[in-house]
Amino acid sequence: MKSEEDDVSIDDLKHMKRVAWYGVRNYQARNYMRDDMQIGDMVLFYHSNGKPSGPAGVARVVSIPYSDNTQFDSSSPYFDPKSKTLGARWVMVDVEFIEKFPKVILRESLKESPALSGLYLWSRPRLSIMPLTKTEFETILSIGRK
DNA sequence: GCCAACGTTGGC
DNA sequence: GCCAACGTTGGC
Repeated sequence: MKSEEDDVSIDDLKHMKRVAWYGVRNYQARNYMRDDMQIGDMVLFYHSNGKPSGPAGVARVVSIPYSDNTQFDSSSPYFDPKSKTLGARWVMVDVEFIEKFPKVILRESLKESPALSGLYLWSRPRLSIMPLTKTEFETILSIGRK
């Protein structure tokens, strides 16, 4: 799951313990949250627009999907005038902090690993939420914990 | 701050 | 349903 470092960073998550993943306004990213996430699923927390950008730590899904009410708030940057209260268009899940890597993993480090050549990160660069295989997740985790 | 990639919108 | 115009993402 990608978050802009300036918006919610891994340190912010660590401090708050648990955050609602508001603001997803892309259908495919939403579908992954809505249809594929289960409570207890592990998450790589990725800093986008970071210095540098890359996986910064680990979180865990701790809620089922529910309505992201920033879509109904006309003062929010995530307001969506086309969304209706019944059958809300945009949903979110809550995630909790698990760990922070000693250093953000560099994208070039990810590229060096043959096991990570199939990451959606390469083929779908603008997708903010993407699935990982168990192997991919564990490979990245082992790089991050070095 | 630039800009390539790409998702969305809306006229037809 | 096509596709041009437009807006956004996100690495650099």
